[in-house]
Amino acid sequence: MKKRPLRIKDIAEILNISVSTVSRALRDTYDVNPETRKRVLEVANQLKYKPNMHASALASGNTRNIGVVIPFITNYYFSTVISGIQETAYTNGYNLILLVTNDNAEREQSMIENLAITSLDGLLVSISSNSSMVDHFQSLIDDGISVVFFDRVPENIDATKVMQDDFQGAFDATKHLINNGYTRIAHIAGNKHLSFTQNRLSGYLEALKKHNLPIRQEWIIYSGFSQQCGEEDTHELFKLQEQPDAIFAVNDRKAVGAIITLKKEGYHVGKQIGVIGFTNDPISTIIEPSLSTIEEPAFEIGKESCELLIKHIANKKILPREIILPSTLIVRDSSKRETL
Amino acid sequence: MKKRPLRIKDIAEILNISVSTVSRALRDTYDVNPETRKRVLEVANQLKYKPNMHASALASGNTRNIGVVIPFITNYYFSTVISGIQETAYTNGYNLILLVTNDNAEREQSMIENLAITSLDGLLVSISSNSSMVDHFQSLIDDGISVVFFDRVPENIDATKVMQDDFQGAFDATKHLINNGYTRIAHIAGNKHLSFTQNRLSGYLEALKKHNLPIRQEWIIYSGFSQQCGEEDTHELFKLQEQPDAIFAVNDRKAVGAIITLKKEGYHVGKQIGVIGFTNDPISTIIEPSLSTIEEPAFEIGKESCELLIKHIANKKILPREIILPSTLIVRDSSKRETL
DNA sequence: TTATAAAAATGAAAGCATTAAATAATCAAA
DNA sequence: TTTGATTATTTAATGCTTTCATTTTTATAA
Repeated sequence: MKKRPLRIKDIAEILNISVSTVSRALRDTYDVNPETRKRVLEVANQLKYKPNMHASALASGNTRNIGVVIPFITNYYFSTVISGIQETAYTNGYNLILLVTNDNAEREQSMIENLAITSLDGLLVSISSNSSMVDHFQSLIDDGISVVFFDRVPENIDATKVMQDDFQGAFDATKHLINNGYTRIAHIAGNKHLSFTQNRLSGYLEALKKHNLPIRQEWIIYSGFSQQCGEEDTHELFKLQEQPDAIFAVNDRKAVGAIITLKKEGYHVGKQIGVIGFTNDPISTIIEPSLSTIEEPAFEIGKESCELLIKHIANKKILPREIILPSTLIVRDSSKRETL
Repeated sequence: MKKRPLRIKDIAEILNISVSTVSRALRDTYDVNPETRKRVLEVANQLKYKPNMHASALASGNTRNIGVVIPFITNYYFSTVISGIQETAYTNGYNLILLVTNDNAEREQSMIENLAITSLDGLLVSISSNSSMVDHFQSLIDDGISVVFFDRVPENIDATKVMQDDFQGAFDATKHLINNGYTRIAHIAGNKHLSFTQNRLSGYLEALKKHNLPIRQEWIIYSGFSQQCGEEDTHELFKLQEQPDAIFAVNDRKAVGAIITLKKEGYHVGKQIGVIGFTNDPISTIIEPSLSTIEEPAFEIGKESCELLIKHIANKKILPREIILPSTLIVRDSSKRETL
C-alpha cells in the first residue's frame, strides 16, 4: 500500500550519475554542468521528486521549521499576525510549528523547555502577559537558535523585536479625544508587565500633558485584555466621585466592554462619554455606536517578523534590532460629540 | 556559540552502555532492565536531553508532524477548531504544520502537491469552498498518508470525516423561526459545492415541509460566506415582489450582514423580520439586536478530528468513519417577535 | 603543437542522530 | 549440559549533505 517515495539515489541511478551530483543539481548552488542540472530537474519533475526534509535537516542542520509561540489564536489580532507569518513562511519554504500558550506563563515555559530545539531553525514569539521571567527564551538564544519577538515583547532581552507604534497610536487616540472636546480622559490599560501596555500608557500621558489636562491615578486602571475586563474597569470608573468623560481602552475588546457597560448604565456613548480603542478589530464596525480606534498593522507585523527571522537564520551575525510599524487613527462614532 | 546538543551517544558514553539500550530505555518500549532504564532517564533529565526529531523521523519513518489544511484562520470558527487541534496535538507530542489556502482551490492544490509528504504523518483538512476536485487528496491517501476531513468535507472521497450536525442544526433553526410565528422564511446559503451547505439547506427544507410552509426557490440564495455576501443576498431578497419575513443564514457572518442591511433599509429586526445564524460567533452577542444562532462545537471538532487522525496514524487499518457532533440552538433577540 | 596549469564537473565516502533487526551474552531452570 | 528467557550489543539502515579526491575540460605558456 505505502509507496516508497522517490529518492535522490533513484534519480542518480536513472541518469547514471552520482548521488552527490543530483543533490547539487537540485539545490542550484554548486558547480554543476548546466546540461546535467537540466536533465536532473527534468527527471525530478517528471517523477515528482519530493525531498525528505528529515534527511536533509539531519545532514545539513537546517530544519526549515519555524516555531510560533503565541498566547491565543482565537482573536483577530493574533490570527491576522499568523496569517502574515504563514504567508511569508510558505513562500520561503518554511514550515510553521504552532505553539499556543493560552497566555499562561507556566505553560509557555514548559512548552519552550520541552521543545525539541533541534527541530527548529528559529522562533517567533509573543510572550504571555504574566510572564515576567524570560530565562527560557534567553537560554534558547544562548543555544544559538534565532528568536524574534513581536507585539508582546519582553524588555530585558536583547533580541530583534517587531511592534506597532504603540506610543504614537496611544498619543493619537488621546489627542483625538481631546480635539473632540473630551477633557476628563480615563485609560483602561492592560497587564503591567507588557511593554506595549507601558508604551500605550506613555502615549496617553504625553497627550494629556501636552494639552494641560489633569492626570488622575484613579482614572488609570490596569487589568486583563478581555471584554469582561473592559466591562469591570468601566464599572469601576463610574463608581468614582469624579467621573471621566472619555475612555481610551488599551484594545478594542476592552473598548467594546466599555461601550456595553456605558450603554447599560444609561450613558450616551459619543455624545456624553467618548470611547476609543486600539487594534481595529472587525467588531468595531459592528458595535453601536461604531468604535473609533487605532489600526494596528497586524498582517505586516507577522510578515515583517517572519522575514527578519529568516534573515537571522540565514546569517547568525546580524545584530538585533527593533522595528516599529506605524499605526493609524480610524474615526467612527464612539468618539463623536456632535452627531447622533 | 552554537552548543552542540546532547545526543543519545553522549548518554551512552556517560553510562558506559550501548546506544541502542539508551534509545530503548528512552522510549519505554522494549525489554530493558528497569534499573538501567532508571539510570538512563536520570542522566537524560539531568542533562536535559532533547531527542532529535529529524534523526528519529528518518530512522523510524514517523515524523510526529501533522499538517492542517484550512481556508482561513482569521475567523472565529476556524481559529477555535485549530485551538482544539493544537491542544490534542500538543498533548500527544505532535507538531502542527499550518497550511492556509485562503479558500483558493488552486492554492490548495499546489500546496498539497508541493508538500514534502515525507515530513508528515497525517493531514487534517477542511477543503476550500470552490474545490470540487479532490484528486490531490485522493493521491495523498493512496500514498498511504492518513487524512481526516472536518467541517468542509468533500463528498466523493472515502475517508474519516468530522462535522457538526448541520442538518439538525438547520432544522432546529428553521423550526425555531416557525415556532416564533414567522412563516415566509428565506435561506441565504453558502457555496453549493460544500456538503454542509447542502445539509443545512436540507434541514431548512425539511422543517418547512413538516410545517406545510411554502418553499420558494427565489427565497434560497447561494453565495459566499462573508458578511458582505450576507448584505448582498439580503438586498436581493428584499427587492423581490413577495418578500420573506425571516432569514435563516448559513453562518453568523452572513446573518450579521443581513441584520445590518435590514436595519439600513428600515426594518425592525425581530419584530418585523426574524434572523437566525449558525456558528455562535462572539459577534452574535455584540450586534443589535443580538443574534439567535446554532452553536457549533468548534473546539470539540478540532479535538475529535485530531484524536481520530492520531488513531489512524497509529493503526493504518482502521476503517474510515463519519462523526457528527451535536449543535445547539441559542435564542437571542433577532428572532423574537414580541420583545423590543 | 604539446605540455602544464587552472578551472570545472563529478564521484566516493564519511557523517548526521536515531531506530531496528540480528546477534550475543548472562543466568536460571530443566 | 541444554534450553529458554531476559537483557544488552553490534551492525546496518534511513536519505541527504558535504568534504575531499579524482577526472575531465579549458586556458595558457613553451
